[in-house]
Order: sequence, then C-alpha cells, then structure tokens
Amino acid sequence: MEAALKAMSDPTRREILRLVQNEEMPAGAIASNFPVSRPAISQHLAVLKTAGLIDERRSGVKRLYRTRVAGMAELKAFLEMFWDVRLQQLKAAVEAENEKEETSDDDEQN
Amino acid sequence: MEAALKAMSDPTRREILRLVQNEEMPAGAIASNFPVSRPAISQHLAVLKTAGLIDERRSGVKRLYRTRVAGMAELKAFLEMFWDVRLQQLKAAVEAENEKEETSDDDEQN
DNA sequence: ATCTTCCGTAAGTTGACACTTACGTAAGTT
DNA sequence: AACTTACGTAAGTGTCAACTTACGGAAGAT
Repeated sequence: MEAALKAMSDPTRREILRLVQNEEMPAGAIASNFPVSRPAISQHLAVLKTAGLIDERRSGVKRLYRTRVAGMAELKAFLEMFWDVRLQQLKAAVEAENEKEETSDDDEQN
Repeated sequence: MEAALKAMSDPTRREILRLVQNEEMPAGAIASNFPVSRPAISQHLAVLKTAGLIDERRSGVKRLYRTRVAGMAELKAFLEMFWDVRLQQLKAAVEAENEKEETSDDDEQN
C-alpha cells in the first residue's frame, strides 16, 4: 500500500496507468508516449508491477501491460479508510465522553 | 495536486494528517508523537502546508495546525477523476466509433 | 544458424529528500 | 531588560530514486 501510494506520486507513472487502463499495451508503445528513454519506462513499469497496480502478460516477443483493477481498488479502499478516520475518531471521542460520564456502565460492546 | 500526492506518499506525514484531523495541535505536541526530531516534524509540516493539506494558525507563542478540509477534498476529487478516466475513455471510444460508422450525421450536441 | 525485434537488467550519475545539529526569532514572564 | 518557551530556518550528511548509456537474452523471421 505504501508502495502503491509512492508509485502514484510520480506523474510519469500516473500517465502510464492512464494509458493502460483500458487496453493492454506493449512496453515499447507505452514508452513512445514519453520523452524519456525506453529503459526508464521499463523501470517505471517494474515499480508499478511491484506495487500491484499493473499486470504483465507475455505474448510472443512482446510484453503487454494493463492496469490491475484489484490493485487500484485496494488503494482506493485504503484512501477511503483514510478519509473516514475523521468520522471514526469522532465516534471514538463520543464514546470516550460517554464512558467518563456514565462510569457505572459495564457494557463493553463496540 | 502533484504536491499533495507527494506529501501523502510519506508515512510520517500521513500520520501527522491523522493526528490533526479532528483537533488543532501545536507543533511540539505533534512532534512528541514521533521518534524523529522536532525540526524534522517542522519540515514535514511545511511540506503539508505547501501542499494545501493543513492550515496554520498562530496563538501566542504556539502554532496550531489542523487538516485543511478543502485541500483534502481537492485531492480526493482529483483521485475520483483519475479512477473515472476509464469510464470517460470508454465513452470517448464509443463516440469515436459512432462518428466513424455514421459519418452522415450532423448533430454535434454532447 | 544468424539476424532482427522487443525488452529487461547492470552500472553509474545527478538531484531530491528525510534527517541531524546548530542557530535565529517572536511572544510571553519575571 | 533578561529569560524562557515554542517554534522555524540554515547547513550539512546519507540515502533513495529517476535518469542515462551499454549490454544481455529470449522469441520470431530468413
């Protein structure tokens, strides 16, 4: 997850993700969309793959890449949780208040 | 936006964001939650502030920090747009198909 | 078997970044 | 005015990450 967020923080990798979001693309075709060298893109692809954000499939001499939907979903879920922490903490604060006020209560179900 | 994503990619800064999400906290109190030095946290706070993810308010000798809701909302919106690109591109592809097939059509309303 | 295509990996360089220890400064205290 | 508190900023260091060129290796074509 850490890896996924770091991968997303690079603009080139974000652009790669958008490129391969709908269709499988060979590494060379991906690289041709960028001003940097082909090996540089190859390294970016490795980072994205390690982060679980893309899938790699070999077809003959080519290697086809495509966004890994599950990985994106996991990242999205993580961020949703992150945004929601505010609500969770508010809830926890309220519960703490209740415990302080009603000290005689002995129900411990959350 | 670029800055916000990069800021979020650091675990210490994410933890800071969670700390100040509900309540204003002075820099020192924030720093006391981490194993690194106080200046290090101060620098993280500067990064977060530049990224528009936190607000700073001076109260006497203290500086109070708190998550900037608008900044988080912008980041969230950006990511929502990012996830949705797939749908947008599919739509664009379909429209391109239509244009190729029905070349005699002259309605240009989207 | 050789050649070409398509691509990853190795090695080295440069710049960014997280961290440290000084130091500076502004606001309250005595 | 001197002192303390609560910080940010400067300067220096080590590490990591993005990039380059050079090389290697596997799959298909001749």
